Amino acid sequence: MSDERETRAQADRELCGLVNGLAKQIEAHVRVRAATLGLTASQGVALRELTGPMTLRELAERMSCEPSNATFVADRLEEQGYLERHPHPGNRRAKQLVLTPAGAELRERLLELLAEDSPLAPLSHDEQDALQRLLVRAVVR
Amino acid sequence: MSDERETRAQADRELCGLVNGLAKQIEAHVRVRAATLGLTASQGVALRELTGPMTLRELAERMSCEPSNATFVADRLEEQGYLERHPHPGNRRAKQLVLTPAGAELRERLLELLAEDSPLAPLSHDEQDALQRLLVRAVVR
DNA sequence: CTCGAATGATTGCAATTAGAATAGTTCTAG
DNA sequence: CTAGAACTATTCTAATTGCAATCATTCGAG
Repeated sequence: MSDERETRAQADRELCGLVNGLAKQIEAHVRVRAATLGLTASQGVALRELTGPMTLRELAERMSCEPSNATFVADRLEEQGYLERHPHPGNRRAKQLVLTPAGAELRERLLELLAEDSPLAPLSHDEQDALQRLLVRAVVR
Repeated sequence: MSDERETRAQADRELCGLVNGLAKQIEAHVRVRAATLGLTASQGVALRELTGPMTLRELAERMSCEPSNATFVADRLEEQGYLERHPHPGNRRAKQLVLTPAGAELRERLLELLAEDSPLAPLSHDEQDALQRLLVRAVVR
């Protein structure tokens, strides 16, 4: 009985390690692809997540990082001419991050690179769907 | 057809975000629990992974970080008296990291804390097993 | 209204992390 | 043997990241 609980706790820890390992693997994958475009890993993630105009806080949430970090990354992308901060319609506190034409084009190229040899490729489509469902259930509270 | 591929690529990106999000969530969970014991998040992860005597490289791999970082974390744990570097029997290059009695006791307390409200708790045991299998298949190359 | 709490972004700072270079050790081809 | 490649740990440095504080704006109770 107590063995059962102990085994369960051990499995939980292993699972944590696996999730962390896969996350690092994905980050490394992004890092090398982004580097070929002159971007850092974080910039790559930001570009990947910028599916459309969004607020800085929204970007931070999608990147799972602090807003201050998103500010830093947005600064860099802005310096490089890939991103602009527009005033947000309807909320003067917020700013709307929007890709420039150059940024949009760069994003397309990055997405093509990221699609090659994805760390998730070893999984079949069905398995990826199953993983997606499990993660959604785990992440959403 | 091309739509199908596009949808697939999009799902892949979403999946990357989910994995990253869950990893950050787990790290945050470790961070708060470790903090109550006077440890940083990395120290917590290190302690969690130190299931027994192991080499520094092995610890780095289990933590999914660079060896230089593992050195840094081991230094801290050693300063605090939780860890010792022993000469590795049979390989003079390597060092065997081994927990002191205080370290072993601290590890037990940490594991108890980590078992409470695990970010993976929303998943049933069966779901956790399924997740484990999927992650193993994805991580192992 | 209006005042205090909450929100969005930014800044400064401290801590963590990765990456390259280095030193010592082990392995292996010849 | 032995010279060179590979491996283990460490150090140093630069870059990334999180956290607390701040400013401007918005929301909400009374």
